[in-house]
Amino acid sequence: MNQTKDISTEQLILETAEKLFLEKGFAMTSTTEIARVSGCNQALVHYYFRTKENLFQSIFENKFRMLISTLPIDNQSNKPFEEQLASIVEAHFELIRSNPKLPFLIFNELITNPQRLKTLKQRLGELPRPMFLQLQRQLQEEIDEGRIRQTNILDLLLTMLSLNVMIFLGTPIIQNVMQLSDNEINELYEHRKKENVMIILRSLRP
Amino acid sequence: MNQTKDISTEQLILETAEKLFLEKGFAMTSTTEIARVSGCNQALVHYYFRTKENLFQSIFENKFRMLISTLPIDNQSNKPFEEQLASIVEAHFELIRSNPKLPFLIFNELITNPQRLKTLKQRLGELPRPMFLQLQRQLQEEIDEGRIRQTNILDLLLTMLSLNVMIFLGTPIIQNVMQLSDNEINELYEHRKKENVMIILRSLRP
DNA sequence: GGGCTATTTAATAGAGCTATTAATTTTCTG
DNA sequence: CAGAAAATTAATAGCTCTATTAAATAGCCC
Repeated sequence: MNQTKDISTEQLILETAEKLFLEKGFAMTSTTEIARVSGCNQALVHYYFRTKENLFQSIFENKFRMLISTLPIDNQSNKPFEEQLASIVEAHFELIRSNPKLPFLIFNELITNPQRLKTLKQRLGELPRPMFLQLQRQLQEEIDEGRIRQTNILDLLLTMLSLNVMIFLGTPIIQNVMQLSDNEINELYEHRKKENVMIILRSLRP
Repeated sequence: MNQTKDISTEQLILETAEKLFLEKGFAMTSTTEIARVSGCNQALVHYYFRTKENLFQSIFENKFRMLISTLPIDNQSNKPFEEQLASIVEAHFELIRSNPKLPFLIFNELITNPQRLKTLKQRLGELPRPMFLQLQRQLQEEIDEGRIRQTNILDLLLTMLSLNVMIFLGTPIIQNVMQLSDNEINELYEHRKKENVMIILRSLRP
């Protein structure tokens, strides 16, 4: 058994599939195409993953775990809450920036194939709860001391997700309609990152 | 020629297709299924629209025109800018609320099938430019008089879109994960509508 | 090398899909 | 009512897709 080659073929299929799924979604990507782009026989895709659904799940879980493991957790510092929150928002922005097509895939597959919500729920259970709870605790502390307005963490997270995700969801459209170069898109990203932090901080003021 | 029945069959196919496309996307919906759900012969779908792509385009254009025609244009009043803006944001929120799955379809099909961007660009050209320009003019006026901070209309629209769209994109996930009843979801919508208005108004303060 | 396992391939079953065609039924019109 | 036009249907061609199977090949250990 050639360990090197084993891993590389399976990995190659995995990476090719990920790329194609992200580009065109689950339904529009065939195992035939995955094999063609990988440069391997079509039966190999099924040899390693048995079904297309399995292959997708593997990638989905992988990406989700990756997302979770890269979440910002360095909020044990004693910086003021505003600064910590700004760091979190920026880290979240960069996280999505490094996987700009992932939100699309997640929405696409969760909406079109609701049974995948079950898988998602399990994954969400793996979220680093301590970090979440600490953020919630800090938020309450700030509220109690009157430094921010009465609010709750779900609104805060929803606002952050909205602002940080939409710019990447909309990039294909924005770039095409406004004829922006990659450089200009990156400038737009930097601008929106600051903007999003500002919007969120302002939204919390008493 | 039975005018009534003509229209009703074609219309029936159109409506069924719209429902299915919105639910499951373009690729996951077959003309066979559209016919089955419509209760008509599969060849009829092609008789009226020749190709599945044509059918999709018809629906897409239809929806887009509908969206545009329902855009809030009543900004000739002399209410203060903040109130007018609040009305616009709320109207936009309600517009998406009445077509909650449309943003998903738009993103889905524009991202997976980039050639549709061309169609979109044409449709965007049909946007009521006067309304857009007036908003821009008013914004500049407010900036000049120091009532809001230096900003631009694209940021404003992007923020509004982000906040107003994401809650509906995320609804299937939120509802499932948090086990919310339809009533609770509606309460969440009302809450977020106010929240979004507030966030946007605060983001503009000097 | 021989046997063993893992990998890869070609071939194909079986299903579903889009689109077309030709025939049939329905509807309209003079 | 007769004939034309429109709507509807059944049948099917021609693809492509997923998944399986059986055979071929490669790598490894004794």
